[in-house]
Amino acid sequence: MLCFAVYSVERRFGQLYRELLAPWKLSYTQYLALIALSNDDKLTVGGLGELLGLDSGTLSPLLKRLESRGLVARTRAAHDERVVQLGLTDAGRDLYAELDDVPRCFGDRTGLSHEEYVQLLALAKTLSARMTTHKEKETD
Amino acid sequence: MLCFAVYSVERRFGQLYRELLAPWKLSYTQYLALIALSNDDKLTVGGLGELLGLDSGTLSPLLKRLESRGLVARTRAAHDERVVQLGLTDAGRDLYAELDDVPRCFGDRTGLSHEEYVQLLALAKTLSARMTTHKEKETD
DNA sequence: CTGAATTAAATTGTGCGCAATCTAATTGCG
DNA sequence: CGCAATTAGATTGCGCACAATTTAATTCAG
Repeated sequence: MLCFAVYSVERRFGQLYRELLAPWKLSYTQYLALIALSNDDKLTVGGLGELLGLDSGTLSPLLKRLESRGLVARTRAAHDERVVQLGLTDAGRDLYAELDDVPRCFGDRTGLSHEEYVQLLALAKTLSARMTTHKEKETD
Repeated sequence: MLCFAVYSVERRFGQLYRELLAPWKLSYTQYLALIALSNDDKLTVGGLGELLGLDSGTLSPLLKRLESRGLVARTRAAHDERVVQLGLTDAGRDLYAELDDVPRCFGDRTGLSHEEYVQLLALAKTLSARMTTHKEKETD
């Protein structure tokens, strides 16, 4: 019941983002990647994956699609040819600048009060942190 | 930020269900379908889709997979050959009976207090109801 | 009754999410 | 140095989510 409610909300969010991002033909995950890259222009595929909790199986094709649209640059790092350095192109930065209304539109459309927003954000962050697979880093 | 938190929680939930349901090789959505069918043995594809908010593009292949495993029966309705009547087979009911621990396991693993649970459920239900596309029924 | 709309499912195509596997570069131990 | 482990990323394969199209059955207007 709880799980279904969360599952439903997540899909509504996804549908709303699909609608909001449709003019730019971006998926929600692509949007997340652009946000991450606009905040840190020195991310690698691995670093981005750690931020978003996604692996190369998801990110590699996604990033290649963004690269093929000229929005993202992928270059092998000189010091370690295994590593792929990511960055926004000028076109990517321009497109990202056009998206600055999206978060506000999203907020408006959810119709959440400030109180509800804060509650939900707190619960969600707590939960996802608590449930994070601890296999990942094991910094013991 | 909120959307990302919800997106992350939903994926954690999905990962937890994948783990819990792995012994039966069921996906979360398949599990939802079994729950729905065990509660109402007279569902059609459309009726199930309305319950879960999914369309035939998702449900048709999913139900065929469950049918091929002998868990679900699909029969064209006599009164209207367009309609597919769904139901659990005996094997489906047996398998469903084995799953009765899953919700409790899930609850335990989220580590939510009763208060948090109630809060989150209320917020999620409110949100998904509020955001439900009103194109669907338009019972005006 | 007949042909146009409507309806229920199925199908097709795209992208995400993830497990498993593969490739190539790097590290590290002898 | 030389070769076995490790590491970063890419690839493959499967299932879900969803838009768009298709198929076939039913309904309805004339």
